[in-house]
Amino acid sequence: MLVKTEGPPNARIFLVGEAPGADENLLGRPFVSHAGKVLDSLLSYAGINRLDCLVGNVAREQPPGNKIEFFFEDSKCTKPKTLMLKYVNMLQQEIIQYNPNIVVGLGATALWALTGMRGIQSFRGYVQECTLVPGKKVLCTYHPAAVSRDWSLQFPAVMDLRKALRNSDTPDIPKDTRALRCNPSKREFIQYLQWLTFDWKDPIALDIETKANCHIDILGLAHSPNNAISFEILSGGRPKYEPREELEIWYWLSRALEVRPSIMHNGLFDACVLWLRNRVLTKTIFADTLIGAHVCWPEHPRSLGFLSSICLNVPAWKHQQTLTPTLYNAADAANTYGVWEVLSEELDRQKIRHTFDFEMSQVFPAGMLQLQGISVDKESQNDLLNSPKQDDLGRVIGIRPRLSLLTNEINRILNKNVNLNSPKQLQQVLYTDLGLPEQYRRRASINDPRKVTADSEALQKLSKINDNPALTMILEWKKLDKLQQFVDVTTSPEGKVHTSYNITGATMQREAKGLVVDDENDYRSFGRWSSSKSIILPFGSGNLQNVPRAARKIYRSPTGYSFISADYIQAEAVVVAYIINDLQLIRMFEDSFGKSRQYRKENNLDVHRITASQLFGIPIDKVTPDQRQVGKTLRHANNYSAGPGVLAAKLGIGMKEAKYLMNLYHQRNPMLRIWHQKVQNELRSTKILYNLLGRKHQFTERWSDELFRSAYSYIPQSTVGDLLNMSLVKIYNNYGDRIDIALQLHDAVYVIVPDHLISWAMQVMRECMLHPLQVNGMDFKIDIDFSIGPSWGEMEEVEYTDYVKSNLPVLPN
DNA sequence: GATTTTACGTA
DNA sequence: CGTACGTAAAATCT
Repeated sequence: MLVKTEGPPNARIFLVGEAPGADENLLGRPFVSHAGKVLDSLLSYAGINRLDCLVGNVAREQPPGNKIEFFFEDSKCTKPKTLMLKYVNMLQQEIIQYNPNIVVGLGATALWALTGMRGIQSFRGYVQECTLVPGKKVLCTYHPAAVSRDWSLQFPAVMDLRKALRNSDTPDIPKDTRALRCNPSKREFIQYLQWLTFDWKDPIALDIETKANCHIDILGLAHSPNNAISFEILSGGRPKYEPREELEIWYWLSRALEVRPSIMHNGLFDACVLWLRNRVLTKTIFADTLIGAHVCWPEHPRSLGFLSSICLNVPAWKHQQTLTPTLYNAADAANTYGVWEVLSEELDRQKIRHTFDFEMSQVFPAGMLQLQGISVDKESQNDLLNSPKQDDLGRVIGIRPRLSLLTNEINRILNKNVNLNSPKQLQQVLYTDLGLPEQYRRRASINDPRKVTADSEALQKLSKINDNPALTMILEWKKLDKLQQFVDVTTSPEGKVHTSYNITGATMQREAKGLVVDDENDYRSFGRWSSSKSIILPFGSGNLQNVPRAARKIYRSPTGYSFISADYIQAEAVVVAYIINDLQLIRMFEDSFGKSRQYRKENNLDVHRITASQLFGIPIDKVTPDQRQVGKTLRHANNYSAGPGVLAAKLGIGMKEAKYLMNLYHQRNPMLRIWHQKVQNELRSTKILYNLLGRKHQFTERWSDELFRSAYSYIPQSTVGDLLNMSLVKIYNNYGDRIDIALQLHDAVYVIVPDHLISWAMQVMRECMLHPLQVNGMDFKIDIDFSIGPSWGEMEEVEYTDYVKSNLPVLPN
């Protein structure tokens, strides 16, 4: 059945979808199916009444199998068939006839029909001119069916519709009033920098483009959202100016950045490059739009293109990058300025500027950590990799010789050469050649399909039911092969490795086609830093927060210096105890605060022993090590609402026993379930939670157990993350000249200090780290433990009180 | 050649 | 039915 456009003929907004589905076909009306319901909900969030709009589709009848490709010659939908051309023509006539103020295209097909463009992700959210009916205003966004499939698209779709509503008052296409000046002469550019330095009083936006090895290619500056200038430093990868001339540019840029606060998008990168390559110090990063977006909308994409599409009324420009790089760069700078103005208001509206200021304070320490790097000891590295020495059991120690020995042995037993890194080949060996029972991966949800796996958990299980020696050898090989990746790392000419600490969490940048692009996928980011490969100094294994213990020995402090680590003790457990008001645990944490490990042990001040004693109803000093282990695993599993299957696997017991233990645990600790219920209630209205330091997170997942589990972990995890970062900033700001911060590991900070400063450093670090937290009307602090060692891998626990005798920090000469 | 899947390291 | 993160290699898609 042909589906006609419907709605008031004098409507200001014309909503255009793709093609009718089954329900539409049946009723002869557009958007009446599930996608129609989603559309209604998106419109209502945007403040639009569907009855005020014209609603229709590009294609007027349902394609077989709902496949839009039906209307095209090719699978990429670039060459329309005659039928499709007829429909596009009909749409054109309708737009002319009804003459709405704005046409809103829903989905890729509508975008193509209205503007001739491809790629809804790149061009959604921008007000542009319709090519189908020249002079007509168009804005495209995601199709409701796409939103329904991927809920994370809801936010941009609603923001786009709001923009469409704002633009529906008049048919005028907003004029782009920006003055984007490209390629000024060197003289003009320097005059501009001087003008910024002496005559301009407001912040300036800055953006750099870089070529190979992060050398600055183009420099963009803006002094308002409407005024930007872009200047080329390199041409075809070669300097355009004599060193003396270039120096003049850097000098005046430094002068400008010394007095003008700067606005940047991911300024940590720009500031690091400016300092490393050109010794230009960005003295005041006044505002960072990446950080602003992370604080305002942590769950959403935050590339500059996306933010501009949400916040501004400018045309899409990201596609200009290759052809007109300076224009692109100037637009980057101007739009950064514009986005910041919107974000700044949003920070106040949401009352979360304190979180923004806190994240901004982390920029310099994080940048310093990236540029400084950490030294690799070649001798330890070589030893670990190649040592021919043997251990007590006569096995070679070196990773490489051990690996090749194992490979030979495994191939001999299996009687074929197997690539053990290939899950496919390994499955073939295990389940076909050896005929072992298939093992399945644990599912995220009971509804997910079962999948065969050959991971280490599967191998472990198989090795218990089958005595083929190859199984344990494969396990050892896999472990060692992984370890090798962390030990066999390339270092910089200075013998260092570097990592990029990302304040805004989940990876923002990834290399593709030699360009740095923003990743528009998963955005969770609970406020903890992530660590990834530094694009500026790409040496080492990248992420330094997941280096295995066994590989840490290669990171050694210079002679006369030591590593000190300070880690929060049982940090998440402490937070949970106070939140759920577990009085017994709270008392235990208070009794053990500031006490030595020995004291804690002698007085049974141990979470897991307490759990076991509650569980088995026995006195705390009668708890056996096995019972303590049960207590530990159970607490862990329950804190994050794991299922009995996991517990059964971890403790090596049956499902029935596991269920019994879990029930018993909850009977003895009813507060946990009550708190979980409370979290669910808080989620119900807005899906917003706050951690103990006032960091806000709005969850986007649909109402499900997965959402709950994610939410239960949010408060303790992000509180501890923020706490550690707060401490790290304090250590950097107050003592950064003497204490070299080396690593950030979520709940621990590692520093390198001269040996004679060890006791002083421990004292001031402790002072920086014991920050009070509040919950349920209680004040509390999370205690810290220290370790010291000559390398990251050889740290020994030490007692604070053994090192620090006085109460006042005294700096030795 | 680009993208997705599988696996695995840390807190 | 722990969550959070990043990277490498294989498998798969186009």
